[in-house]
Amino acid sequence: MSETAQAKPRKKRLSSTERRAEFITKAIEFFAEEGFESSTRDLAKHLGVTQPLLYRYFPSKNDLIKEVYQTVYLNRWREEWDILLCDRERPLRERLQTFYEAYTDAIFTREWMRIFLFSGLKGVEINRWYVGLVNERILNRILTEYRFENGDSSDRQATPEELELAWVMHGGIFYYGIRKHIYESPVLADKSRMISDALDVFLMGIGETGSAFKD
Amino acid sequence: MSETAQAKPRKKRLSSTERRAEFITKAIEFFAEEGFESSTRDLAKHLGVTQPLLYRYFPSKNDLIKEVYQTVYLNRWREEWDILLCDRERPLRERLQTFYEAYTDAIFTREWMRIFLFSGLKGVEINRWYVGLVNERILNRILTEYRFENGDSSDRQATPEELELAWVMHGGIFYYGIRKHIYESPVLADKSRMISDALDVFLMGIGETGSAFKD
DNA sequence: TGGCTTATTTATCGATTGAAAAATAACTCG
DNA sequence: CGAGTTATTTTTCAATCGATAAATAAGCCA
Repeated sequence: MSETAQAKPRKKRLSSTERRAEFITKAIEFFAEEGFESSTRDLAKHLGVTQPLLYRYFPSKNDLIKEVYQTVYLNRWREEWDILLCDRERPLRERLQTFYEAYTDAIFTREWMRIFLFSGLKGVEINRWYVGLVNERILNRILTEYRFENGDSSDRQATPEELELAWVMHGGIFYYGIRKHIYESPVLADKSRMISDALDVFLMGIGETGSAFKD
Repeated sequence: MSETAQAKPRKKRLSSTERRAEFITKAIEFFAEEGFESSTRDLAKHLGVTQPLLYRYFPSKNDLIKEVYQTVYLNRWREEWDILLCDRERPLRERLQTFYEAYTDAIFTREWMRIFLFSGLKGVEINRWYVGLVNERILNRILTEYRFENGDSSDRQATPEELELAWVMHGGIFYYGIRKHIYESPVLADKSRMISDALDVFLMGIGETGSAFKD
């Protein structure tokens, strides 16, 4: 107080590439919390720089948002999962457990969940891209593998009813992430246990009831 | 074109109460599409009136939004559902089918779904209110009724694991609404069939596997 | 050290925001 | 018809928005 305190914090100059990367990383945090409609000034405050500096690195707010999307969504999918899900050396039940634990580790983060729903409500094409990914790379594979493991060697496509039922299982697991990161509601701490029970019920359920596959 | 067309549309004067009700109804449509960050001018345009007129009926934009919340969320829950779920004259499976068809009829609308997620992301208290409602009035009841119907007459509470499994079932059904109205992705047209299969799998699954209730 | 580059800030613009005040016009009732 | 009430519009304001231009200062290399 009595000292002539230098109020101004020292200004570090970062290299162009460092700064850019830092902006995107922190913009993800910021937009995940405040939504994409928040101002570039508040974003700059969160970054500890002035607002016009953003425009040295991104031509417009929308371009920055696009980079945020890309960084958040890109490369979340591990190519090993493609192999894992189709690896008939291992029992399907075990494959699914391993997959869903890894998959939910990847997407059950506050940033991913919130940005996914923010962008979904804004009508970005991410909706259909995600649905397509889940359909092709997860659910249809699960149904194919299930038929194979249970002796149905026909190459038939999954029926819409079967696919829907797989969606209910997948959605139930996904909804755990929504409850935790969007609703911020307490959930069962043991995520692996939740997945295990969900898979048990799904596999037992479609095995024991004819309903799911009736006409 | 050649006629001296009266560009100005006639201005009807509505009574105070009529106008207010109309504003809220159309504000629900508008905010459900555009989000709550959209301007009051655009809202007024959608209403066919001038922007300052809004401020005769609502002291601020936030007050209007609150009324939108109330109108959308209030009285969606039918008291008859409380009775239905606990009606031990009917088999549980049948009760659940009837309930979920009616419940999803009530909330699987574009307005409800989108406003629910918009407000949820904004950190309104609706999150916890909804989770509490589902916990108390739906899931815990289902688990109690299930135990009763299967001869477990103890008055014990549901374990966290059991509750979580019920959440997965409920979330799976709820996710159908998200896919349809948020992702705008094609879903199985037969909603009753989706519910039926989801319930079959859930009830068969927890009946046939010990996993859900192990430990 | 001195000159050059460039990251960063200061200052500012026009458009849009929520909101208030004043002016107008439609309706009611005598 | 005519005065009073009130729903609605016109006008306007201060704050904030995304974005640009000019000024400044930190770092680099001779």
